[in-house]
Amino acid sequence: MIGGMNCSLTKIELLAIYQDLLQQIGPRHWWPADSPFEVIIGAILTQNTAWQNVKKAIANLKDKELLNPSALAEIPEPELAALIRPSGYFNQKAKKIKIFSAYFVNRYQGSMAVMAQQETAILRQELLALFGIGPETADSMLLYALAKPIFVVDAYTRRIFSRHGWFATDFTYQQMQEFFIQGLPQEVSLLNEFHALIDYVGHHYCRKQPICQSCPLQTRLPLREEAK
DNA sequence: GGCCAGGACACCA
DNA sequence: TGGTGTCATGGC
Repeated sequence: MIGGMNCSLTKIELLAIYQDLLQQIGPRHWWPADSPFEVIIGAILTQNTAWQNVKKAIANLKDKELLNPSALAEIPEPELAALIRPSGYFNQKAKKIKIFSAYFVNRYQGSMAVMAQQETAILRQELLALFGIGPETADSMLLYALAKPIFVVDAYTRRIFSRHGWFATDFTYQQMQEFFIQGLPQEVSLLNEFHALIDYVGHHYCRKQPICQSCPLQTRLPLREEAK
C-alpha cells in the first residue's frame, strides 16, 4: 500500500516496475524538443493528438520563426490557427497558445529561467487557471519544460495501472498523481523517465486489447481481471 | 470508412 | 461532481 491508498502496490514494487521498464525498453529521452519553450507549445499541441501531427505543426512554426513567446503573443489568431492546422483542434489550440504566450511574457518576461524560480505549487495553480491548460498539460510543462519534480498522469497511466489491478479504475487525476508522488523518490530524471516509459508501453502494448498479451509488465506481477 | 491519438472545456442535471 | 457533446487533422 502506498500512502494508505486503496491500491495493491508497495513502494518497492512500484520502483521495481520502473526499473524493469527502464531495463527492458531503455531511456526514452523525453521531451523531444530543442528548447523548453518548444516543450510548452508541444504540450498544448499534443492534447488528444498523435505526436506525428504535432511535429508538422511545430515545423510550420519553426519555418516562420514564430516559435518564441513574443511572436506567438502577437500573431493574429487565425494566422496561427492556419499554421498549426495539422495538429487538429487548431482554432482551440491557437487560442490556448496565444493565452499562454501572453501570460508567459507578462508574468515571467518570456524567460523559462525566471519562471523556473517560482514555486511549483504556485506555478501549477497559475497554469491551471489559464484557458486550455488542464492537469496533464500543466504537469507536463512543470516536469519537462521547468524540471520540477512532479508526476504526469495520462490516459495510458490510468489504463495500464488499473488493468493490472494496481489501483481502482475510478481514481481521479489527483489520486493517481498522489499514488506516484508518494510512492517514488522525488527525482526529476526518474519522474521524467517513468512517465515516458509508461507512454511507450501504452503505445506499443496497451491499445486495442483489453489485457495486453505481451506487455513488459506481465513478467513482473500477475495480471488481474480489469475492474468493471 | 471507422477508429483513435501524449485533453480540456461547456453545458446540463 | 459526474456524464455527455464538441473541438478536427492525419495515419492506419
